[in-house]
Amino acid sequence: MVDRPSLSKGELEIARLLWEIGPATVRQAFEAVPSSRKMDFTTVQTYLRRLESKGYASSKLEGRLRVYSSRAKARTVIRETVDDLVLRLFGGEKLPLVRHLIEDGDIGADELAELRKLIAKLEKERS
Amino acid sequence: MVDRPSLSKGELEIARLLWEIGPATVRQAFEAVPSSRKMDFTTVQTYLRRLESKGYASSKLEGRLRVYSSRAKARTVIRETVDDLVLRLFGGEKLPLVRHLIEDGDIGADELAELRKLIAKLEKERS
DNA sequence: TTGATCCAAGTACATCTGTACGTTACAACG
DNA sequence: CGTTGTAACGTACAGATGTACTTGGATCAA
Repeated sequence: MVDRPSLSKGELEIARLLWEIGPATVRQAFEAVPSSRKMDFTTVQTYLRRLESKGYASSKLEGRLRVYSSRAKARTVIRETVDDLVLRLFGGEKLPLVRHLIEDGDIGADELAELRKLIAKLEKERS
Repeated sequence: MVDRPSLSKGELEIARLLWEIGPATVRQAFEAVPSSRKMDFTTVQTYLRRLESKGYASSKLEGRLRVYSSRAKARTVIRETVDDLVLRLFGGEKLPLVRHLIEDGDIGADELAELRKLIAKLEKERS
């Protein structure tokens, strides 16, 4: 369990892109940024550099292009990030967050049904 | 809907205390900080000041004590904070976060049961 | 071959964050 | 009244963050 500095909000966005699209050049990452987000090319570049310096990504030159790959598993980073939030916002209790999400988070009917099934499955597995 | 600068992680912790214990002096807030957290008295004071300057709290002097009160509803701040996280970490999809929480978040059996009931209730309400 | 493009890398910089120290001033104690 | 503990308040300050411009080299189209 390497101990890395945690990611800032902006860095998180770019980290997510790397998980989604896999190894990518700055341009590819930049193009994967939702256009609504309007983030400068060089800003993406900076985030990628910072991801690397924090140990969340690695890069290598391929020809004259630098290709960045994620080094940290999405699941791990998500867990760390969510745990931190839960700690600060709910004193460590996860349930209130789940409750918030399904009560105030416009979860649709089909998603609710999906959750119902997921819970049933988990409960079965555990008994 | 006032538009306030968002809260930093540390500020969030203190904002939560204000919701929990209600209006409080710096000392009261300080004493409500979990001892495991080990945060200096004046650090708490700074956070309270910043909460006020960002519009999340108000304060008034009572005698020579300054009493801070939350100005923003917990639910609102939680929604904003969680929405922001969901946006950055899951591209705006809430369900994956819920899934993460119940699959990877050591939710206990009784909590699962509680969720099951909550979902049932919501599904009933909606039909 | 020359100008337009594209990229990596370096640099910039205001603001925010985390964390706290120092100073001043009152209030209660003796 | 002087001493001492507590408060408020101003100030500090390094490092993180968000966001980007600039420079210099490589490449491609004409």
